Amino acid sequence: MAAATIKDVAREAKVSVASVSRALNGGSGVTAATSERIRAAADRLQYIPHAAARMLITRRTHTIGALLPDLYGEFFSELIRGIDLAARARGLHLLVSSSHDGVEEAAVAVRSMQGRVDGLLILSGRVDAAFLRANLPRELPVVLLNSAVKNPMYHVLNVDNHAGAVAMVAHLIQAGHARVAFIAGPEGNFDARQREQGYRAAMAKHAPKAPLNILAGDFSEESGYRAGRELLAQKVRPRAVFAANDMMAVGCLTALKEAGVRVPQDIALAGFDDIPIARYVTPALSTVRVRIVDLGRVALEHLAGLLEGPDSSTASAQTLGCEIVVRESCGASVT
Amino acid sequence: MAAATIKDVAREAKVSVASVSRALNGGSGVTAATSERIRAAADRLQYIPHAAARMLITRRTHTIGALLPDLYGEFFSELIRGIDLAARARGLHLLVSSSHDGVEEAAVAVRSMQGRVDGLLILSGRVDAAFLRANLPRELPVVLLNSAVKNPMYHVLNVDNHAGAVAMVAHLIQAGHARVAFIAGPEGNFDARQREQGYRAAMAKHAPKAPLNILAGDFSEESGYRAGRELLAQKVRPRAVFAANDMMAVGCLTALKEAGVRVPQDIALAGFDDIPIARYVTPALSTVRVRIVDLGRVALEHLAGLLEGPDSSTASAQTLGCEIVVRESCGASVT
DNA sequence: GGCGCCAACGTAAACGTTTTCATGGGAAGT
DNA sequence: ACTTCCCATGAAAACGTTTACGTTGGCGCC
Repeated sequence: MAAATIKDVAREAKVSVASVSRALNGGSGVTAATSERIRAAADRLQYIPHAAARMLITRRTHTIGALLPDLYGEFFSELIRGIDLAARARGLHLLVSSSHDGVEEAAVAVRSMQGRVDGLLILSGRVDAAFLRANLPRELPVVLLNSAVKNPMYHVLNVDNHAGAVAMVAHLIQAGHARVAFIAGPEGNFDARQREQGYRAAMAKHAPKAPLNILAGDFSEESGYRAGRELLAQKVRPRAVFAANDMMAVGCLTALKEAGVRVPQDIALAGFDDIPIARYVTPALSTVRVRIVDLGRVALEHLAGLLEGPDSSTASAQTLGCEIVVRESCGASVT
Repeated sequence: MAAATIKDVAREAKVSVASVSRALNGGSGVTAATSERIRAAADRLQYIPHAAARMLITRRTHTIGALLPDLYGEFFSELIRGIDLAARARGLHLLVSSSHDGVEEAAVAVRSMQGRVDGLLILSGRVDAAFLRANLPRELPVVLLNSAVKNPMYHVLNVDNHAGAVAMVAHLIQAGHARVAFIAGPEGNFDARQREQGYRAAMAKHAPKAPLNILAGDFSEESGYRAGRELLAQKVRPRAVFAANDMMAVGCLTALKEAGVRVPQDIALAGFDDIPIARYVTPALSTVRVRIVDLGRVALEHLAGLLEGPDSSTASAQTLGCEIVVRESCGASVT
């Protein structure tokens, strides 16, 4: 016994298939009485409309695709959680394609999603306007996350890295550590660049006389460790270190500890991201938190808005705030 | 200019739609020359077959669904990564529905996936055979992960919690700590129960004279802390503690440290899962690692096997090994 | 009472594929 | 040279919906 089709329901309820469709979808154009009869019949047969048939005629899949790079634990799961919850609330399905690092990989992924999704959520450092033009039909709604794309044709949702970095650096300075050093992220990375600019801006504003002190890093723990060693070798050591992400802060912390430098008494330390580990290192790491669940949720809601009325007036760029979380490593909380 | 259809390609290549279909799919039943001409035409028009139309006639979606509970960071991302990579390797898409905790929620999720997927991957403590019978068509291939379902009708893939626990307890005992205590997981949890049984088995085998010492816990850090305090209050303290997961081990570690008990010199400690934090606490936590990426990969491959030949002889139950990773907290490695 | 209108309902086309079946033509076998 | 067979190809049905359009009947209005 194969799955029941709309014809079976029609026969069972003694109406035409058109009426069944109307009763189950719009509800208009059909008497309350017959509608009830149809519903009953559908229940009895455990009728579930064939998704593909509906997609074919409707040209709506009720599915959105998420294209994600190779992401680390917490961030990935929180992001998906946010997207998924918001999608479910809207009756949308979620087609995931993760762990893309190469551009070419991403290209085949989006192409293979063609026709299976109504819209796309893309988080990827490598994707730019040219890529989108080349690989996507112009009419497919897309929302870019954490993207450097400036073109107002494309909708982007960014974390306010700049403001977060400014807030943290300002906090460090106000805690009395004017000489703040910065451990930068990887060259091409958009987040990393914004955080660095935030550092520069905050220094210029709150400690204009203090020297800028920027060390190279690539977001890895090891690069943080190296930066820590470098920094210890400097003639005049900084009073505080702000790392562009938590992993580097952890690496740097290791270097400082090894050298017998006390954190935060000798050098204060702060990171960015608030990964779970931040809470567990000693001393607990001060950092900047971005509510990743919200990032996913807002992104999906933005996209859903585009689906309903592409011509609508939804702003093409949006920014998501972040908050600094003060723990022990920055030497401000008196515990 | 709407997307090109198979008819457009047919016209462009001056053949019938049937030939286009044959050339692009099987390749058989069509001359190499015409096939080439068709391919060229398809390329020129940037033809991408309409997925829904194909699903409708083929009754294959080339998509598998993943139903997941509210999972914590690392585990979730690794699992998805494994599933996703294996799926992509097979040309399958991945429809994700996560963060389900209630049974009812899960039920509507699987129902809404009806017809959109060729098979289902389910990880959930709450799902049992009755649920599956009630909510899924009998012919839909399903693979259960970490499930207590024993019914050979359903395919399940479990982590070998038992063996992992046995190995770790044996290791602790052989390191000279015969009196090993165990912090248990939540009551109904399948993994937790298996780990406890592993503890019991290993104790019975390697330290039959030592007393069993089992403390309550619920996988949370706080419950680990409470268990640690409890354990310190015991008249004769254990020489080692094996927690059913890492979070509890971390909580317990905090309790021990607070009491001035040295780890591992006074009491050795071990956990289960190898979450990232395990590496970063002091002393670094010995634990049992399960290769979660493999879990996802193997599960998907199993499911893919079912799709190809449901009648095939693939075993209905499978088990994935795990390995103990020795760090400082168990006092065995001489660093 | 006839006329027109509207609501409820049915009929059939359309969506874009795959696949079965029919048809043709050319090569091979006698 | 005629038959036989096979292989490439085309025509058309089928998949399960939605929806534009037609048809019916009842009701109000003149």
